[in-house]
Amino acid sequence: MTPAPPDRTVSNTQATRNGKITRDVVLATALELIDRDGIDGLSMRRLARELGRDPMILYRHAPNKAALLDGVAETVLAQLKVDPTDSDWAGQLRTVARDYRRLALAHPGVVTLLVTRPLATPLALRPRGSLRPLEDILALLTRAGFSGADALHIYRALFGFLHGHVLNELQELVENPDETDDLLRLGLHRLPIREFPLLRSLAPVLASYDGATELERGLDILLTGLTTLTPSEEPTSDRAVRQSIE
Amino acid sequence: MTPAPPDRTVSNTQATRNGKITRDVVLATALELIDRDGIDGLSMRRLARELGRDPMILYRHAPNKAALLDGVAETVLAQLKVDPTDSDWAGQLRTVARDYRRLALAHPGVVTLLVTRPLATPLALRPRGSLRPLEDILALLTRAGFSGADALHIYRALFGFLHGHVLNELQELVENPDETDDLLRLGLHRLPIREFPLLRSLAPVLASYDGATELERGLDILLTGLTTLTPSEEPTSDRAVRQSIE
DNA sequence: TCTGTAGAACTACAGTGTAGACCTACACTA
DNA sequence: TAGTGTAGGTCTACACTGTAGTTCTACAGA
Repeated sequence: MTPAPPDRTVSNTQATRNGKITRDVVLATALELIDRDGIDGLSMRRLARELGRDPMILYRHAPNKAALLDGVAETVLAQLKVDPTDSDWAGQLRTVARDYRRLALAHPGVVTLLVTRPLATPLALRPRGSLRPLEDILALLTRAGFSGADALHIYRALFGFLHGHVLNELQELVENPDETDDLLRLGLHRLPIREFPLLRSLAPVLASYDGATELERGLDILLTGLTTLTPSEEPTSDRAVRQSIE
Repeated sequence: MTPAPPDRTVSNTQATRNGKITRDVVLATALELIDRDGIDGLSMRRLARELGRDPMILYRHAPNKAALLDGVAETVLAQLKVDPTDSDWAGQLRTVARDYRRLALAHPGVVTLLVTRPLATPLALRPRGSLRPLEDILALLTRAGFSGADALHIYRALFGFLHGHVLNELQELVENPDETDDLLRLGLHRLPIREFPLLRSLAPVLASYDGATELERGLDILLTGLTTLTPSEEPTSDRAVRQSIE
């Protein structure tokens, strides 16, 4: 917006970055931009303007825009730390889930990327940082005594659930926060009563959505379900497995 | 591609539509285009070319491109029929889930829209057809004896799971189907062994992914979890639950 | 001094969504 | 019968997009 000052000294304004433009800087700035204006707010030209550089430098750090978006998703997902040595695998999965939710809420604009980009990229071609959590969770579950197949299955179940959950939670946006009446606040009064009686009647329930406990309830179902329906867990070999790997 | 023949008689070629351009025709053609070329293959100009008309007619049936995409998502989602009178609520949810999966696989390009568009549109402003399944499922569960809050909770859990599942399943694309070796076929050999030993070792498991049974297993977990953790269910419908889970 | 190279910038092109004016044919009213 | 509104369709134009191709610049090593 503001024209870049023709100052040759070091300045830390956003418009004019002084140092070299590295891949990390590009991705971090892209993330900032997405957080501020949403994914549609990110164009190569806008990102370049934010960096105070010509748009074409970006192609020195990513072959195209899609790859750049993958990079952004990767930097976010790479913040998801998994401890494969945790002996309480279910507890560890819980913390991972909470972390994932936290990340999603911190970067709502990136969630679209997180759930969408993998559809366009086969697993093996995905950025390494995006595969790290997968490998680590496999390690965690293998040490806990699960077979590889079961570990993979649990991973899929967990992240399927997580994707579903954050998508659910992020669409619980209140349209008109000032209004006191739940029906009006959610704009549900626009729906014809005869066609949507139940939905309209649930205005107060919709208004009191609580993502955190919703997540926990879902995890309760998932984890108990997994332990009862996945028989191959061997509690006794827990220690032996850990020793043999370490 | 082929120039439109200056024929004034009725012709049913795709390039030159004869009749009036209705909203339904627009959305149906958009869906065809997405199915053929993916979402990125759909632009207002391409869609108009497909219809043999000027791009600007489209704005007579949708205020902008986003609304048009919402319309496409709506036409797909509206195919999801729910029978609220079914006394076996869990069984009905199962069929809905299977139908949803079938739709997603039939229109993979639309899945992005299905999971993504709601993030940009508050519930009350969504196209009516998209809200129909929600209302009907609420009706189904209310008749089964659930409170409104629990019904909503179950709906959320189900569709959260479904979104997660189809996203999972659609990314299980085989990169190089000709190759006989699973490792090569999935391209996993590109991953460094030291960093991703477990993931690489799971090539055969990854290759034998079966979405249908994965869905059923997930539904097993979800439905049993819901019935045991949601206390307000009436004991009479207990039998139905047990049956549907078998 | 010459040359190679890495970083950055400029130009250009085909394509995008869409505002605004216009044109045409028909329905209906005066 | 003339007049008017209106729905369907078109044309032009604008600001913007991603990116291929080329060129400029500064510095490292020979």
